[in-house]
Amino acid sequence: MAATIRDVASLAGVSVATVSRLVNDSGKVRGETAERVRAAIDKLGFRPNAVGRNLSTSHTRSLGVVIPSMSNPVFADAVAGINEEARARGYTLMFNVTNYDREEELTAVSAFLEYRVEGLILTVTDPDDSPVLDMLEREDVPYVLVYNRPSARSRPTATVDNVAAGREAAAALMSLGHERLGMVAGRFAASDRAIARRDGFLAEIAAKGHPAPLVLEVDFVDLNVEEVLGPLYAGRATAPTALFCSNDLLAISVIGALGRMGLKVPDDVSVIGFDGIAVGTHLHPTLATIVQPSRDMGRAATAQLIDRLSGAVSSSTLTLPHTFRTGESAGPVAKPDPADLQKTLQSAQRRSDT
Amino acid sequence: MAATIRDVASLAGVSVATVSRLVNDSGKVRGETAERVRAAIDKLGFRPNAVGRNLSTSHTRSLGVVIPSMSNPVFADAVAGINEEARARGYTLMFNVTNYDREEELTAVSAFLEYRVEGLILTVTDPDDSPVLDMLEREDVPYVLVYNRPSARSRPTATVDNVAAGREAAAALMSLGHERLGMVAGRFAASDRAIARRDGFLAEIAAKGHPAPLVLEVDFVDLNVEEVLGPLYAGRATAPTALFCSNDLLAISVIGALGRMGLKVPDDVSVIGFDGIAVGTHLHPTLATIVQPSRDMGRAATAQLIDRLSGAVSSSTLTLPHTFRTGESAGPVAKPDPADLQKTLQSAQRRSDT
DNA sequence: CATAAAAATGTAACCGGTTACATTTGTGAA
DNA sequence: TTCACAAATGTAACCGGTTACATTTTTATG
Repeated sequence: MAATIRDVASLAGVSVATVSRLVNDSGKVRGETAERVRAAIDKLGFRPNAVGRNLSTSHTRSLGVVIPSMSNPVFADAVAGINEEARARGYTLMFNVTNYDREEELTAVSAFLEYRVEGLILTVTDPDDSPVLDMLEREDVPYVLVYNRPSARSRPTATVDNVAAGREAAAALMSLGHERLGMVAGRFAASDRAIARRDGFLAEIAAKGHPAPLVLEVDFVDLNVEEVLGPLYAGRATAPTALFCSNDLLAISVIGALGRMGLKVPDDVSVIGFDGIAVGTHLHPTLATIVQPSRDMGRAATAQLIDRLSGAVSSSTLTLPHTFRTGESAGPVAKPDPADLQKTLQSAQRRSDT
Repeated sequence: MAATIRDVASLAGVSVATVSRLVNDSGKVRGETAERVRAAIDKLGFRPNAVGRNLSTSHTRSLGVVIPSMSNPVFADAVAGINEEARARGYTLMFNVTNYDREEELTAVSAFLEYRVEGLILTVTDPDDSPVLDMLEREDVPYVLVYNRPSARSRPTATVDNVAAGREAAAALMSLGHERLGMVAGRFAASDRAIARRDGFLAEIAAKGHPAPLVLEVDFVDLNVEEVLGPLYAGRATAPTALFCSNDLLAISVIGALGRMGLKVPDDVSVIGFDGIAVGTHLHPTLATIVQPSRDMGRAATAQLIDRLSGAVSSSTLTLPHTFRTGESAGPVAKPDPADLQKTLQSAQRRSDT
């Protein structure tokens, strides 16, 4: 069907070796010959078959990318970075999203290994107990994690320091005068990040001697934020004046839910998120958040992986810098007139009755 | 290095053909022999090399996915759908994002063709004038577009009817009593979708005999929404009471910008978006929008492509149903007291001076 | 001009599977 | 037991490149 290197060779009246040398411009082809070969290539529309090449050279210049979800923009951003770096280095990406399902992780990676990807970039469900990572280590396939940071053993990864970032979130809120804090997180079981962020958040609050915050877990799929927040803010003057959310998407939902409950952000409650997704800066109020450099994390992970493939021994744990981005959603604490708050809530109550 | 089929064969004391037959369970292996071979496979950790298989069978069971951006969740959603369908059918995906750059489209697709993907799923910059699609047709490589719908020639695609959807957006706003409408779009040059939506929007308004709406183009990268909207709403009582945005991300920015200008959505201005991205339902106000079934579009495109690969002749243009999702961002028009509006704006003005 | 060295080119094996066809083994009937 | 036929298994060519090594051509030098 498609022209092969042998077709080109015979049309140009040269050997396959010559064609191959020209195509891979490993020099060593005389100008006149090169011309003839190029003409043949054009005429036949020859496109070298990477499958043949890969088999012959036993390397594929391809990487596997495995991420748990596409619905959170952080993963999309990381993939954008991975894509950039891979393109710049001449690597092609194979891709799979696993829906936080270990079984899917396993089948996806198995398929990639059959295709002989040279390495993998992945975010897994639980990096401390991951069949798929065990498999990669057993078979000695290079990989780099993104977002994950195993707490037990050391595994190559590009992340931010989630614990420190959690502390900063707490510090930022406390420096605005908040003392009754809360944290809203997705299911901890699904996210080592959320756990680390919580740990930092709690540690910083404890260090300042403030009361331990409420930690709420919400179901990320159903996103039942109002159900969880409703009871909490129903008339209780002891409810948190500031909430730290384990990611931006959740923070956005929380702000929305608070608004629908008749509470104003940041006047009644301050909210800060985590991730730094782009949409946060366009909202009203703009979202205060801990920004992690997702794109750079993708790039860095990919760069590290490719370096390792070419024999470099790079330090395996990259910690990229996070930053705190101020936003309108986090403001100074107001000593609220309790009656006032009560009133707001009642009117909100009425509204939701209809 | 890694065990090959010949290693397995010699360890099990059989021929490579037998191993191959077992691995591809094409029957015809006696129970006892099968046992021996399986033992050898386990012992050696044999993982069949897809590169060898692909070369031999000259098909790869892989598809290429090419999308312009990862920053818009619609593409992420479509990719999720593509991923699901491909996985279900046993296909592996190669992946590239092109940043709306034709050059990158071309290099990405060329690479995929060298890897001998069996077909491609793509969203291109301009489907009516696309070197990359021309190339695919010239080389007779099956593909399906997502989101794009060429207006000139017919090309296989899975989309919604953007013109009809644009009409519906106009109808929805007019049925709320709005007469002075506006549209905010990204650069039309980069999006055949935006053009179609605008055309429908204008057509419906003209049909109702209302004045032609203002159409504003904003730069999607810089997202200079406030610069564009500021002058428009600066004291002019003739400014639109309702805005249709060519996509949800833009609508969110517009709502944010209006809020920062001191205008209330939907009390002062109604806003409706396009896409139906998930975050829209969590905002406050929730985003009214035309929902397109992105995930299903991805699935449908992939299903169609794979069907075509196995010889089916499916109709090439799929139009999936869109729906209008009501939201708090679009409300009935208020006959505003002009003085009142004026006042709001002045205070907003003051605020932005500081 | 002869010749050695360098440069260009060609030959053929190899990468790891699949599979048509050939051969061996197993089964059942006479 | 023997034979015909079916089932299982083996042999080897092939897919499309790359590349070590062999051979031929060109270039430089005395």
